[in-house]
Amino acid sequence: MGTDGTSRIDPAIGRRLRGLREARGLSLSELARRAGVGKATVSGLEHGTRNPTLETMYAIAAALSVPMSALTLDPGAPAGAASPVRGTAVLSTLLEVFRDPGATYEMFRLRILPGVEQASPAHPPGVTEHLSVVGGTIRTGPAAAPLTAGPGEHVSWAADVPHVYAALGGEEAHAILLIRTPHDRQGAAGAAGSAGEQAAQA
Amino acid sequence: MGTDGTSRIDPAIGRRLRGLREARGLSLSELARRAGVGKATVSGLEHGTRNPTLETMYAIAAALSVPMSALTLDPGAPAGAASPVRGTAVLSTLLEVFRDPGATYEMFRLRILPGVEQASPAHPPGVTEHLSVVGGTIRTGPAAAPLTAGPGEHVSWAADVPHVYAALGGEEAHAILLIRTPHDRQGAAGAAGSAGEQAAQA
DNA sequence: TACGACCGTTCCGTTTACGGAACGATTTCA
DNA sequence: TGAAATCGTTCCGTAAACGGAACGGTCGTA
Repeated sequence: MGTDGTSRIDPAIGRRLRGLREARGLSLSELARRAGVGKATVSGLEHGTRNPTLETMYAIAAALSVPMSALTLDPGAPAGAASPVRGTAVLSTLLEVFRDPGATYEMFRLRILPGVEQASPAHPPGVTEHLSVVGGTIRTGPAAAPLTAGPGEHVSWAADVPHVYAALGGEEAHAILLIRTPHDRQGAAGAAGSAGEQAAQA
Repeated sequence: MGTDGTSRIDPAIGRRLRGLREARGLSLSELARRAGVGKATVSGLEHGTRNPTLETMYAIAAALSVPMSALTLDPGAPAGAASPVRGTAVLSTLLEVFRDPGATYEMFRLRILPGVEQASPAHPPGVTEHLSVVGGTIRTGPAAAPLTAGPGEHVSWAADVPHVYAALGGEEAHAILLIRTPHDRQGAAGAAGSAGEQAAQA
């Protein structure tokens, strides 16, 4: 964008928009009218030749009665397509980071794919993990002594040893994970998963 | 801003962005640097005086390691349930309590029964709630301006005003709720962080 | 075959989001 | 105590997203 001059927005957004529009039997003109935006805007967007503002996206998403994330293709929407198997068993999304004088908390949403065991190396001493199962069955905890938990159950452990995550029963499992990192040392800030979404750490 | 000259982007986006940035201990300059955008852009965005492009939003969300929906927080869809009924709609289970020099964290599992609206009074200033939906559809947040979120979505708000929880769509909903109560370091209000007990009923 | 209604695309002037630079205010350190 | 670094805000020229208008193409209908 800034320097290269060849910025082009993800063409998948345009394809998805066109799909949603046609699924509703709307013409481009009609969608533009309902959304209160110009036809040129919708056309350019569907062709991926525009970099829309948030306001434009809101207007169009509202006219289509979909959440904006249906257009932006955030992670999270299975929506078929795209092979879900990516070589890592745990797809995590960072929800929040809380930084306090005493500790940093990171709150993740985990999607654990079945049939694979995801190992995680030891964190620094003092780090604890707190996992609450919300769907499926998860075997997790220290690699030496993992525990099995089902929906509604909660597992905590000291994460200064290698630990594992695995979904049992052939089903994908879901969980909320809270990682607490005390600040007794010079804390590395939110260095976790700087690559963006769907980092497979934890 | 098509016809009316008074379009202004939702200021909640700016507040949320600032919150996420500060939670990571990042300066505005540092975030701008990491995201590859101008400081003026981040500043204007946090103040709600700009209508960012999708590209800008992607860059900033990536720099914060959050999905874009963590910043955009779709304004909710129409309410599903008819007229809500009051009652003890929320069954909460306390999973963990973390006490730190800076704040106390309480992690709950919520089961929200359908068709009723559970109101919660204001917590002391500084308390924030962070709710991650794991099943069903939940309408929650400040009573004055609640949001609707579905599975995988995440909502945060300042809990120093009355707030509500309701399950939409006639289904029971599930969520993980994290309540953060900062410890009073200024001594302004004498009641140092002992808000734990009343928070226990969300 | 002419005609009006609508389609999606392209052109164009206006508006505005963009990054860089300059600014004053703090903080850090010699 | 001054110089340097960094903070967040503001100013400004440029690039581009915007809506409206004009365009050619396609479809019913007279």
